[in-house]
Amino acid sequence: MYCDELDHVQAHKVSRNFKKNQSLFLEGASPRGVYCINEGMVKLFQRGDEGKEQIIRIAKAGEIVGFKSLFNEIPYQVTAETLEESNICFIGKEDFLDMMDANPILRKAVIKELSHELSDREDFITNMSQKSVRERLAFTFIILQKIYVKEPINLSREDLANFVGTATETLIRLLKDFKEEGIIEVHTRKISILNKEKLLFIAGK
Amino acid sequence: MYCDELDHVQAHKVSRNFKKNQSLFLEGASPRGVYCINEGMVKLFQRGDEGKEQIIRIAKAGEIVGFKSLFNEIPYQVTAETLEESNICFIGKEDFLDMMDANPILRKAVIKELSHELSDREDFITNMSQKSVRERLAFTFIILQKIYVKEPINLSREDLANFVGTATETLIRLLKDFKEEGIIEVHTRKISILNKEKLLFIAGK
DNA sequence: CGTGTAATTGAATGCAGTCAAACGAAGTGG
DNA sequence: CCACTTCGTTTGACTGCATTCAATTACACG
Repeated sequence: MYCDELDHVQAHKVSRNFKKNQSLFLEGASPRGVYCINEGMVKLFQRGDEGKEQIIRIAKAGEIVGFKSLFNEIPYQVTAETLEESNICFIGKEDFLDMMDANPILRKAVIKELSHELSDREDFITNMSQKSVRERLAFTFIILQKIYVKEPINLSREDLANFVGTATETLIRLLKDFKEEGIIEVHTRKISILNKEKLLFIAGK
Repeated sequence: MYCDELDHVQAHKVSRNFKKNQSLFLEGASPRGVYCINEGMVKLFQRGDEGKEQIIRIAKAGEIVGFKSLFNEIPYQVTAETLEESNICFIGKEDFLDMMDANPILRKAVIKELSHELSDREDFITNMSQKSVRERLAFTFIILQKIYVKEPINLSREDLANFVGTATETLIRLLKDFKEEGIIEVHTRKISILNKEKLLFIAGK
């Protein structure tokens, strides 16, 4: 689902600039509305028992964040935090729900989005439980390429590790392997994918 | 979401008996409708690369299965299979979608259910990536107790392992530990929980 | 230019997976 | 009714992947 499906409700929008590493909402807080990313990138993550982040999703410009919790009456289970400077607009809960009631197109988009995300998560679970870190990293690069499209992936080693679901040290060792195998190219934080086919092969299925 | 929210559409229902280990639908097939469990229990799982099952959810009497895929235009990504003799009714895709258009209550129930499942999956992911098998088994028992309520859990060792996301042998070793610690009681396939507090403690968070 | 944070490398440990074999239960057919 | 088969369960031994801890190096930012 994309922001532009909400374009006809400009009136309700409140746009705001966020610095890097600022949070939109915190795990445990009560949902007040949805966030639409005009510019920038946002990571959504959960914290495990010892505080380690598990990144669930990375949302980019055009995407909407935080609407799942509108339909639960429960607090956010994830934290949303910008990965870079961003411009994000906010739509209040009541406004959004009213819009959904009035607008069948939006409604269908929401349902479809929820379904897609649900499928993504289920794949994620199976990957997590059955694949090696190496395989998961390959899979993660495939996902990240869809997000970063043509520009190089730009994440800290820690964020990358927290997306793959591994330790930072393990991730770094694997980056080296991939680099030596000619699959990726690394310039400090920026990672470019050189051989997508090989990644798909490693990721399996 | 529960079947009885669909009770007013008895006309559309087609009820049918299923034997144990029969499938309602297969991964890769095209969704034709939703399944409402009157009696019995159903496991939903995905197969990994080497064919190993990852159980995503276990649905019991009263619950609805298979509606997520109605809103994707993509094939099922999971297989649904009965865990015991079951009576299940089927509601065709068109009927169900029409009902949703006409009935705001049903619509809200669907959205809420999707949201809840999404939250469940996200917790699942974080558990998978950050917890030990022992912790996950404890967590799995908490979930299973909510499904089996007062009767003992009744699953094959393999299904249990595939729900926890581990090897059957590892699961068996942990069952022995839990038994020796007085947390559970085991009679062949039937497992009863003796100490829920301890399970919660082990599961963490 | 110094200081803190991120990234990297090394070494050691251990959790959990795999393989192999033995055992048990449930059913099948002679 | 018993031998036989089959499948699920259990136990043992081994291996290795990945984590953790510790130490060092690189880098970004004030």
